[in-house]
Amino acid sequence: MVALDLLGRRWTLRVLWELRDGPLTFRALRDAAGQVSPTVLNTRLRELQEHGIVESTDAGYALTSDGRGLRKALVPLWRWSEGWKDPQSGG
Amino acid sequence: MVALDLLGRRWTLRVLWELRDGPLTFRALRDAAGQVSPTVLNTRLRELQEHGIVESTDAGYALTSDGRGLRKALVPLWRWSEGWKDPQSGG
DNA sequence: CTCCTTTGCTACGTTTTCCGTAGCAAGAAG
DNA sequence: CTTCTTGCTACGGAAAACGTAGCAAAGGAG
Repeated sequence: MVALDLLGRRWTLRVLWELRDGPLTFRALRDAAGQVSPTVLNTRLRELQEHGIVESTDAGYALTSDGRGLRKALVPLWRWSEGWKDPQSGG
Repeated sequence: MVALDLLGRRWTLRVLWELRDGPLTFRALRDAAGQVSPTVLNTRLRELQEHGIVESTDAGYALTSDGRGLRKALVPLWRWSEGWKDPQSGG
């Protein structure tokens, strides 16, 4: 379950989420994620690159083919997240 | 994406993974996850309970019906993890 | 009752990770 | 040269996680 360890780091899931529709630049990614510091974003991006999930392209950071496989595996999770009613969110 | 924030905490994904086949006691969960300290495990378990994803039963900690929905959404991710060849794992 | 074992959970001090702001190098436009 | 954007790193403080030790409760044996 090494992948779980990798994905279970702050912002990793979020970065993948932001990259779901196509490449984003470092700055755009930071802006999209909202709260992440450049230090951590850079660390995550490096990890994800080392693990062959994202790559740096001309258009910014993008998912590799492995990354797109992961993306596909994450779609149900994202759908669940969107439809999920968090009992803690004041509802 | 509050769910992503919740799941993007150390050991959360792993705990869910260990609970996939049925309830586990605190001790069993700790043993299954391997490296998690009781402090963190307890914190995660509390968070997960507050968010209605796991519950404490007679047989130990178990997924709620919401939790089982999440479990279903995580299956593709777990399948991906198992089939994934990590370029960093010395291959 | 005591002794032994398992279980659930908390305390506390040490490391890791994360955050927030500031800063630098490089490229484009004028 | 200046101004603007982009990619990334540095550093100090805060939060999270770790590792080990410890305590209360429950069950079995005598």
